[in-house]
Amino acid sequence: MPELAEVAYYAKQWDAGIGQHVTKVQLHPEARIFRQADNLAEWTDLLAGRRYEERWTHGKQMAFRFGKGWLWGHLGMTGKLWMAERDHVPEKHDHLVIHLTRHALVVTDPRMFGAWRWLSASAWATHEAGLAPPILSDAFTKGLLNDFLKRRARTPLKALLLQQERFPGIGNWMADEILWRSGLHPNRQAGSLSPKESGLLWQKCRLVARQALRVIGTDWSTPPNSWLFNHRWKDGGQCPCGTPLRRASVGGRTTCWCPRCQPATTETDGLT
DNA sequence: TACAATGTTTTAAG
DNA sequence: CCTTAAAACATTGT
Repeated sequence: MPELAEVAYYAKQWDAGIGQHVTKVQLHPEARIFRQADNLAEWTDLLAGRRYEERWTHGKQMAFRFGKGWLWGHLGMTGKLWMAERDHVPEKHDHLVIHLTRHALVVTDPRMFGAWRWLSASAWATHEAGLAPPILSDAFTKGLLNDFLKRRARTPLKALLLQQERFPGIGNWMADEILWRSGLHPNRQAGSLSPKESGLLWQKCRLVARQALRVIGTDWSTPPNSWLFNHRWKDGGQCPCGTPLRRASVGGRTTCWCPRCQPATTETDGLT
């Protein structure tokens, strides 16, 4: 479920715990979300008595600083963060509960595609150094996008936008939204874009990221009807232009587009 | 019952 | 080495 804006939203849910100290940690050592955690047995000791200091997000990644170390996480498909009362008793899918002085920080994830790790200060520094430029940063330039389009010339645009190494935080609905606003067919090959089209794509990446963070990332408001977002899941959904939306698997994911606003070309391979 | 779900990784194949 | 498709992961909801 969570993409850029949803991740930002969930990370903020723990803000009320900032400044409080850890009193107890509960987790299921066998839960799949800890499969990348090589130091799980030490978590209780590592966290004990530490103060929750600050939150951090980058694309779909999130991290929370306790003292000098960081709890790093990814929500996968069904992960959620929420704040419970201090004595919260974990329910079936509450795989990690960090009890604080007055509240409890809870990670819930039924499908367990998410991942959680503990990073020491030095591991954190290494991790941060390897991150891709955020879409809304000055470092996310048109040149960077153009290079990527060229290097992945035969990849469908839909699959391209889902690659986190260049588009951190873009997920299924944001990719569809960006392509729809760019007037680009999701099955267009990355290398086929004119300079004008790639400039438009760059601009819409930024626009959708900015608007999503503002609308969903703050309080999970419903986006305006002018977004594709509100129409794309409905069977028989219509583009605001009045054309019935199409749905098909592109780049391995369910993709929604408007055949009129996002016209097929020779390299969209029969997908109209 | 069968299939799909806003994600990532691994495997296999071209 | 690069690209791509498919499978796998685990659970819930339609």
